[in-house]
Amino acid sequence: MSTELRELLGDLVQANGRLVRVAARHLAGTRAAAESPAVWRTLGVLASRGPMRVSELAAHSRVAAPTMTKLVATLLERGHVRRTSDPSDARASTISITDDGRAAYDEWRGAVAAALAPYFTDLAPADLDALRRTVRLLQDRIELGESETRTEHQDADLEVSTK
Amino acid sequence: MSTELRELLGDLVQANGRLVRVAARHLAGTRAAAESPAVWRTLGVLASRGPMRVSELAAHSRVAAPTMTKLVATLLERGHVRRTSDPSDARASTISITDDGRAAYDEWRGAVAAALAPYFTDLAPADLDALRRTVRLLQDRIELGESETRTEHQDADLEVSTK
DNA sequence: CAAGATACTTAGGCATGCTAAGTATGTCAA
DNA sequence: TTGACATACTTAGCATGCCTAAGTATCTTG
Repeated sequence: MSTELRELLGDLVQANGRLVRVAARHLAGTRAAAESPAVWRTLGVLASRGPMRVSELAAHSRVAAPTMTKLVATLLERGHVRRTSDPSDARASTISITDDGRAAYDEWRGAVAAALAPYFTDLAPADLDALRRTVRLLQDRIELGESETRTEHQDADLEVSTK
Repeated sequence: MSTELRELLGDLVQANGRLVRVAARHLAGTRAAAESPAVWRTLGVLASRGPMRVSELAAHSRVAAPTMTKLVATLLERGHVRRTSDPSDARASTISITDDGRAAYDEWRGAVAAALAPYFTDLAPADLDALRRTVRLLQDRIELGESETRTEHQDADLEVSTK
């Protein structure tokens, strides 16, 4: 493991922290700020990976299960997600994003982009390339693999048409 | 403003959120987790920019002044920073990082790097380049300029379609 | 020297996260 | 069949992190 990579990762996390704070402060007062980061992270998972159970959602979103329970409750209140009981397991339920949730998520992304864009004007093509490549890299590496969703013993989760 | 840049910024913030969560969960239980992100962000500012007042620290760290007051109180308790009264202004005081604080900060960075490193093995040289370039880019763009310690930033047009 | 500006702190409130400890429900083996 | 254990999720309770509003000192100035 190169020393440089370690340095970079430390710097990356530090820079990320600031970036998030910058966005948060710019968003203050806008509708996008009404909900909070955890909410958007959760909606993002649902938007990109489709409906899933609370436990899976927690794993993908990298929070503890009880935390996700609360987030889901909030999202339900706002009408951003829908909960469907699972016919095959009365303990569980499937959470899916609603059109409203998707719209709110898109709006948030737009607001964040608008807030940060002024800081990234005049990007050299090479910088833009690097940014693009890094974003994809992060997405690839941090994404939760299919196998590690949980104790994976779900037999072929074939589209049960719950929606 | 290219549409692609906006997309990228949205994705970047989203990816960052997950990255931070991944690191947080890996760090759970370690000494590095004893303190929290805001604390490290603050120490990072002090480590890289030197001693400064509470208000400047708040501006650099992108939080409201009262928030920084609390953070400083925490850091003082832990012995990570030192507070010196300003002879020229009895209202203000200067905060500086202690050796202890610097050591703790370095340790945290090491812990974060160690936690995330496994996700970034086998990086293609081009990916490493992109990562390096992006980290520097973020640092440059988000860094608070000497002039703008105070709150005055171009608010751009925004227009977030808040309807 | 009184009025207003500043630097910071105190108060109060909400959101995120966690662990521990439930409550149902499901599974399996005797 | 049934009792023990595993699971899926929820409830409770606690510790930050952050914010706005409202102080409290302490400058600065007309």
